[in-house]
Amino acid sequence: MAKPSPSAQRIDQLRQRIDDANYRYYVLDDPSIPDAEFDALLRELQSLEAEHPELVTPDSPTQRVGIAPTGTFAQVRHAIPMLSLGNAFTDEEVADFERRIEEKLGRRAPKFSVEPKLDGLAISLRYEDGRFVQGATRGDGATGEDVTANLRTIKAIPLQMRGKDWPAVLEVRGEVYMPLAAFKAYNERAVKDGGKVLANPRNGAAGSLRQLDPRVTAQRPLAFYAYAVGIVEGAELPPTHSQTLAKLRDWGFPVSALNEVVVGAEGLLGYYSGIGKQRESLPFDIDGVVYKLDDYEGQREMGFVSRAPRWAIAHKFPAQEQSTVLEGIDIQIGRTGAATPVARLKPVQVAGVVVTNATLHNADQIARLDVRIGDTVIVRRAGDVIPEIVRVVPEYRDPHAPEWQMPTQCPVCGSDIVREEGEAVWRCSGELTCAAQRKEAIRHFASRRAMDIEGLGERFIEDLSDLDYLKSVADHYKLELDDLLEMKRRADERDGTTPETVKSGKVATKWAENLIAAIDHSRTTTLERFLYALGIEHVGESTAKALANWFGDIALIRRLPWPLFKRVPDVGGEVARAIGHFFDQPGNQQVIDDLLARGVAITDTHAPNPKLRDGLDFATMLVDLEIPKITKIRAEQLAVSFPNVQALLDAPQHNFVTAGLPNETAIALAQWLEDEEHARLLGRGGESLAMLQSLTPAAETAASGPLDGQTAVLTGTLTAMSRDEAKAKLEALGAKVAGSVSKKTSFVVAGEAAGSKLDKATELGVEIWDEARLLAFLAQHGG
DNA sequence: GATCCTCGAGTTCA
DNA sequence: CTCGAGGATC
Repeated sequence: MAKPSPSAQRIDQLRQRIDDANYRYYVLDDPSIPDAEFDALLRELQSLEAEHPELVTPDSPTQRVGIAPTGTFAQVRHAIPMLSLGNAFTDEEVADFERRIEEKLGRRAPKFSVEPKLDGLAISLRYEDGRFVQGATRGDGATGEDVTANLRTIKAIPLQMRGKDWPAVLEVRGEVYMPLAAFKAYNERAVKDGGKVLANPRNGAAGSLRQLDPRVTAQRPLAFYAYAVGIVEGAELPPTHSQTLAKLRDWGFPVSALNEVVVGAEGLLGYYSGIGKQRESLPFDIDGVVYKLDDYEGQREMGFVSRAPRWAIAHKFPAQEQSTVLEGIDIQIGRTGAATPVARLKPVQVAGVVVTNATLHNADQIARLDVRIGDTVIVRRAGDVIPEIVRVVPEYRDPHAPEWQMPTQCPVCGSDIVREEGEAVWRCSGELTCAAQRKEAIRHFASRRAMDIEGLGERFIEDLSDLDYLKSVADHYKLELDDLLEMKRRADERDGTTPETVKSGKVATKWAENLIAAIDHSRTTTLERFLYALGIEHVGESTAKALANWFGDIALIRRLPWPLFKRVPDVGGEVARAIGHFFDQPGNQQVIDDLLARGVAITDTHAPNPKLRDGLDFATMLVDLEIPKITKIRAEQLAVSFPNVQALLDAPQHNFVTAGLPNETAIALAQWLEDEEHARLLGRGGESLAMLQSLTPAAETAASGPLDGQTAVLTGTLTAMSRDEAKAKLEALGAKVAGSVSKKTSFVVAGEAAGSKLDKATELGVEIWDEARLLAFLAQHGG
């Protein structure tokens, strides 16, 4: 045998140095040389091997990427099946797991080897004489696919084991995953190059391994952690799992640095919460942690149930994002007729609950996401509460799936679904002829913050409305016990259900008595609730409250011409017109008459706030009327010559010019006045104006509280009182309680589990009160 | 006309 | 909680 040539020596040396560098980088996580130097070594090796093809060996670092793409993947039987693990989601389930082991083994506080559960792909690697010979996916656990060529491209997987004391045959198992940074970088590049974007790191890893061409896999930034062994021949392993992992590490396999050995159930739960806290900052996705009884003797004794070991369990985090299938899109019709598309999903666990529906907000949102029925979608619970669709997974799209279209007819009443120019929402045009809108109106009327009819839930509303007992919201107050019982009988008959009266033998009337009592109780109410309950467009709680405070009397409000609503702060043209429009409809006036006639009593009627007079004169009213071309200046000019409604109506057009108006303005005004509607509106405006101006200015209620002029925001859960109570108490002290934090916010009261609003407050440097401080403040000021 | 703030409306599940 | 849009303000 000839002495090795200088080239052969250099080749050996290069391979050694490259392998060492890889080991330091992937296993010890302690890079020894800069990337550039590493690349230089690899290039030198490549060129030497090109000069001496006879010296190329299969385990050379240059041979990670094979050449020939294979047609399909061969099947590989796992001699020892790759098991699945049982799952635990709660502390109790973990405690049960630990207790079963204690009981069966008759030992207290056993030791566990614990590790993060990576969200990747389980694989098996076979080494013969220290050389990587075959790799396979887990498949169904018994049989997987031979993906050796692809696995060879993953630099964290050694082609040659290190050291010397390895078994003749060793099967190493672990997880192939895609680090988050690599995933992000890959996708950014893919977007730029117009390439295929990966849905998430897990899919990225799985998809990459199933590439037929290893050159493609080599471009994907995959990594690997070992966590178990399969077949071992020709050597003994240490007696515990943790020692085996240490051994694997010596042999050149990456093992997670987060692995630990803990004792007893307490140790397990402590590890779980510790990893949970780090989860966000880890460089890879994990979906939980895995607990394994550390000693092999104990493992053997525990054995298996069906296909899962009884000595190991996966403790899963509640998943925050999940993929599922969009089975359909339903249309829901709201109180205002808004047609909201709702996603019907294949049920899936997200953050601890099973989600089956998710709002899609509106048609624009669907177009933006480009979701189609049958798509695989990623679902998340926004703010950990409300499920939403984050995006679709384009890979799983049926290429023939049509784009989704908003239906043109209401699914409930068949009326056209239309969209106002420039608006995002589509609405059913059926108004109160639409059963869905009627029901929603009733539901709103009866709701807690409106008339607060306790016990009038979805079910009753449905039946009462369908069977025509409630044609308008005023009909609540003519319902009698017999009506309810009759309604129930007809509903049972219709549904074919056996009435409880038959089963029990006596007439069940308690529920009906309760409901009648609740309706009766709701008769006594406040103006603010009453206005809110009417369901006027754009009038929510706070506008209803403002209207009640400023005008004080439903008798006044219901006949006020719309421009006067603009006197109320935060009410502009749009809202004022909506209020006026509501009261202009005879049907609505009839409902109010009925309500009052049937005993609804508003207890806090009072005189209008004299401040309404401030700055209110005939000229400002003319401006508020929004007459074309009538600006503040023109209105003031007009008011000089025509100080009241009658004078204006009697005046011939040319008099407007004499009054100082430009010709065109005068024509516009005259044309406006010709419309009878306008003239009537002006007339009513004059009356109301006179009425308001005759108000006796009340002594300035020098209101005060210690929180005058301050704006508070409540967030999180308070323990001593409800949010509503806290709001009422703060308002009683003069504060305004708003819903969102801005730089105008004076202070934020943060209860338990405060979320984004607290973050925002911190960001803006807004003062933050905890509950104790709130309570102390309230106590001090007699709250 | 742009910008900031607030309100209204719609929503899920146990 | 989030989105869209109305109102106020400069």
